[in-house]
Amino acid sequence: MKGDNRLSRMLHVLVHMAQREGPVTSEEMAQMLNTNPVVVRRTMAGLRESGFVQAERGHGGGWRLARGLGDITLLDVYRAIDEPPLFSLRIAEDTPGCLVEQAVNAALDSELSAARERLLRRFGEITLAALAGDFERRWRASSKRATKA
Amino acid sequence: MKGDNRLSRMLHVLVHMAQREGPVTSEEMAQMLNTNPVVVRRTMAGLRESGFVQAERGHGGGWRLARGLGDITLLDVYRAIDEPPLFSLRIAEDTPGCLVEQAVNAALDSELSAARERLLRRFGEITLAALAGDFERRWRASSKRATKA
DNA sequence: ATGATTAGTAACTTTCGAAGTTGCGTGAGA
DNA sequence: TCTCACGCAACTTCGAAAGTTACTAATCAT
Repeated sequence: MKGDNRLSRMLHVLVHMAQREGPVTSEEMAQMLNTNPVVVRRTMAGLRESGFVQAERGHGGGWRLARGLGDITLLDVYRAIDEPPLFSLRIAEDTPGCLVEQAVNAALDSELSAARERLLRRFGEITLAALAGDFERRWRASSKRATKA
Repeated sequence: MKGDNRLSRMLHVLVHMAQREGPVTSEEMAQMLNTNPVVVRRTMAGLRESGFVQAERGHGGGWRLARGLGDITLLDVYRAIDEPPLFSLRIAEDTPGCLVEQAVNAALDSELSAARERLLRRFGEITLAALAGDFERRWRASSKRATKA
């Protein structure tokens, strides 16, 4: 499976938005994500509809956070981008009447559902403020190294 | 992401194999999985190389279990099919030098790794015998209904 | 032997969703 | 009114699993 970058990318730009004074344009975000502004707007649309960011058009426009980083969790972002599938593993329904298949699928479904639930609970406990805090630790560490040299 | 049926399908055919006397051909498995014998052989190849099944060619040939269902766990099967990615979520590496990206990715990676570890540990605790047991419960339940009627 | 059967495998096509791209419309400020 | 920036539809590209075709290599029945 090829994978889905959207959650990772949205978290990235949201933390960047908090580091800046004014609004951030899709063009700037596209550079951060090494992609195209349309891709950014498409994915950000969900965050806008969920009220985590606001967009303004025209001169001086762009995107702003509508809530503090401490008020947004990874779970919020995951939901805002429409809860894409978490797992690559898919449960086959090749022979729906087969009781063996049903038994196998029940077991897999039970484990995957439990794993999903645990993971999303953790996502709900992690705010973007925590990510920003980690970023600042990394930043201080790297500027210390730079100052020494 | 489109998903990956291989684990689910392999579990399905392995439990079927234990329900039968002689070997099972790829053609028969393909019918169980509603697919093509080549797809079956391709995926079963990993199980053969890992020693969970044996294949014989020619008349009366086909596939046999090389170990009891109680000796094979979901984790064994997952490993035998080459440990495909568990998650659809991918961690973006769009701007490798960016400390914000690094902080986001570290958090995601940590959660996904923990979730993977927990899930695989559970897989290691579930034998195919347990799946077969559940199948038999379902079978008895359905034949009881059939007898009543 | 020889013919039928079944696995092994390479090479190619199909499928499906995320990502990327193009083009045009809309609103807002200089 | 010109430019900037988002909104959005429609199309193309990309990647991996699944599916298909075609052939080879064993093995057994006759």
